[in-house]
Amino acid sequence: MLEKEYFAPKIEKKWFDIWEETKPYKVDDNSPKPKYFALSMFPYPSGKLHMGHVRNYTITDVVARFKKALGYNVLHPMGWDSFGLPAENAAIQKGANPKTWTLENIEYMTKQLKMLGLSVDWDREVTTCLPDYYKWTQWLFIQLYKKGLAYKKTAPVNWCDKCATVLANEQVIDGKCWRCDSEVTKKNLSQWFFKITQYSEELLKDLEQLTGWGDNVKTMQENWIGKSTGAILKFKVAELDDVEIPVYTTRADTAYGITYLVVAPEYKDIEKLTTPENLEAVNQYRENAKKLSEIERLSTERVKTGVPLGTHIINPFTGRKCPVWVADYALVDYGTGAVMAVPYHDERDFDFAKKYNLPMIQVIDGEGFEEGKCYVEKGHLVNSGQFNGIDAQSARAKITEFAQQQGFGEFKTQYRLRDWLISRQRYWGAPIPIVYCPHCGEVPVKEEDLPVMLPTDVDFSVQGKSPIETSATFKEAICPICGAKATRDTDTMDTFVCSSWYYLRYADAKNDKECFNRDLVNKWLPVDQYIGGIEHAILHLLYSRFFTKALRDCKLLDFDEPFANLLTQGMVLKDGSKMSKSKGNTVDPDEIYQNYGADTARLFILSDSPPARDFDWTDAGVEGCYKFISRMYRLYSKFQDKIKLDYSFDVASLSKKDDNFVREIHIAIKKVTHDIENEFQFNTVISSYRELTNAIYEYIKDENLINYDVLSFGLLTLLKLVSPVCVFLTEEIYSSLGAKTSIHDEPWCQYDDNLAKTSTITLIVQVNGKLKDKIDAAQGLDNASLEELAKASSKVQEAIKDKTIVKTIVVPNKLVNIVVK
RNA sequence: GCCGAUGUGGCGAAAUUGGUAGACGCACCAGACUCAAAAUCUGGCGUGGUUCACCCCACGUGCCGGUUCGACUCCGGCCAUCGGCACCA
Repeated sequence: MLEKEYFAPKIEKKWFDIWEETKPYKVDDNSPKPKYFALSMFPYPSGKLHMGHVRNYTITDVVARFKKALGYNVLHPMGWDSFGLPAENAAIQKGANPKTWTLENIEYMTKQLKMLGLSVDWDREVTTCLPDYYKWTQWLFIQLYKKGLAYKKTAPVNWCDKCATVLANEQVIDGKCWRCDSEVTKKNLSQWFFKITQYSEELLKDLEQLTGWGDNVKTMQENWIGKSTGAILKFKVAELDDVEIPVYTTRADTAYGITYLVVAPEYKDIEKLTTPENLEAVNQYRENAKKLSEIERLSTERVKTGVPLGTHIINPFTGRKCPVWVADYALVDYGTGAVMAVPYHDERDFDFAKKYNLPMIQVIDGEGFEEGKCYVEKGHLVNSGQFNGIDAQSARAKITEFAQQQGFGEFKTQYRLRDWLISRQRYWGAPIPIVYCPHCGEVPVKEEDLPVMLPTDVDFSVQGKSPIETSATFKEAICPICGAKATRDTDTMDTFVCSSWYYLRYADAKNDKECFNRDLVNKWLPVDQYIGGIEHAILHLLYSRFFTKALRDCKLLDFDEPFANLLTQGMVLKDGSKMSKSKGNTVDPDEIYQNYGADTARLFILSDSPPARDFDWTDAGVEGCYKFISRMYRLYSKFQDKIKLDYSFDVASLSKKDDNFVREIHIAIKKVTHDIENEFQFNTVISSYRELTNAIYEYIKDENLINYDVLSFGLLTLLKLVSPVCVFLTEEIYSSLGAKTSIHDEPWCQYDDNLAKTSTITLIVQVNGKLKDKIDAAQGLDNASLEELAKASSKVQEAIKDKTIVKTIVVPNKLVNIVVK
């Protein structure tokens, strides 16, 4: 029996318990239905859900339920991105054990997620910090190692002092640490990298295939990969026979205008290139450069500085002798670390040359050129020997070809993307499964010996080194090759390694023999719909794409891209500004559950904005949604004895009123179905819920005129349409009406396009494109009749009197426009 | 500087293909019910003009221009906001 008024927490608790018991969302791998993989970006177990989680998982859940009702075999899993620094910081600050802290958070948040009513198959839960998962993270590391895609090298790497660890390039935002926002410095360290740059071109090119991704994300990845095409030009050093300086340039057309060369302070041959009389100044300059933070060094505002090395190169095009300088505006890790300088046609070189009084040669002339000013616009070549007069754009290839023939140049494609640094000097991560043997060097752990377990005898309070190093036994190892005493690597992997493959594990989450079964992964993947925040546009999404391609090349799976469709949801705001703990304007999901119920939260968070846009959470909005839910509930409560689950009626013999009502029901089904399928426009879906509810209230106004079969059709249709959003409410109502099955197992409503159309149309009548009248007319009238109808309108006659009709435009079933002069 | 997204009432927004701009809601206003309030129900709600009122007229989708019988929608040029990249040679 339905009560008179709706009381959410009691009803939701009831169904929570039932679903806990019956596990209605368990997925069958062998179902003959077509598969659909709906995936949310898995959460970090920080302690409590926030509204961003609620929005993310509600969207995915509605998609999953909708697809299930359409007849798909839906995989909708959930897991925990549970390695990472916060657990370790909690250990340091509160003396907690990172594992206990993390698992307690997971337990609490799991309950919160279940209370939200998600249709998740919890038997496939993955938790990245548990050995049954990180064993396979380590195994995958070894596969990449064997493929040559994991390697160790010494390089200047990004270092965050506060987090006491190195960072990947992607984790440095404007020179600051992505996690703690403190300034990043460079350190020369030996670290593990994944060779993501081997896939630069494929990662860029395959963005085209990703038609289900937004342009914003694709552009961000494109910018990050940063492809540019140009040339390598090699310069002989006048004073030295054994050194040559290659430079990378996109402006080979300006080669005749080179007046000096710049190398980065970390340039490999810089010592050879420095003459004794310049040594002291150069060394001092290099020392200073080292001390600068990344932010200072990369600032474009900064005045450029440099010192000459004393040596010179010969420009092979002109024979001109040009000095070599060291300057920190040259970057050691892009191109060759050396730059050719053409002050007349490059603003940076121009500033530098002016400051140090270096010569300039004009080699491009064009519209707007001014003597003594840097010129970077289009033009043709001058002072360039045989190339004079050629358009600068086409001269790039011609000059490079010439250099190639002469043996001092070649075409070169350059990417901004760097290899992914994955070592972390932290405890709470998957240990890198490598040992160092005095005889055999670096050797991967034998696969049958995995996982390399995290030690528990560690001291988290140590400074200046990883807590793992304080373990008494962790470092001790035996060489897998020769059996000698060896040392274990004490670094752990970046948490982004764990999250780069978790979606694959969902296909076969409990497999303890393999990382995942190849057939199962090929069956379920790629993910049909991936949903999460824009903050992962580069980091996680690029790494996952790389992993998929790398694992494909390791013959572990047979597809190229992991996520066919991507929806990046907007932020959740509170009264117009970003929710944050520091502002104290957060909304606690638990409180909403208790006061209004999860259905209200789900309904509201989908209602006001389309998913990709920011959503403004307001107390009045929640209140409004609760009222709407109560309004629906009252309808069913009022008619619960009259609703027929097996209603039937003949469309042909309905009264006009019933006929109109039936049409509105079909329109609602059509609109809801269409709006979910089209970009998941849940805000308009919910508008349709309200319109249908309003239509039902209108229909029941005169109780003597109710056809209860037709009313049942309306109420049961509304119930099913709302069921993906308000999962508890609809289940409660459906079961109270005597249904033996779950509303969530019922198929989606079907609409009849003919019944969704009106028998009459509203003819729009315009004069010179301006609305003059609206006339009710029959469907399907011919153009002449429509024109006649329009001209009969008194409003039209008023508007066209004393004027000449130039022509008349008729759009069948829609509009007549009379053009007059 | 380069690239991408967005711009519609007081607010969130809607508008398959160019064809009634503002659906649906929030807020607000009025009425019904009530001793009263809450809840609920009914109606109104872009701007300006005109009118006792109904009607009616003009204007209105960031700005300027174009195409068209007709433009929120298409084209060209700007402006603003948000986001990404950037001494990347």
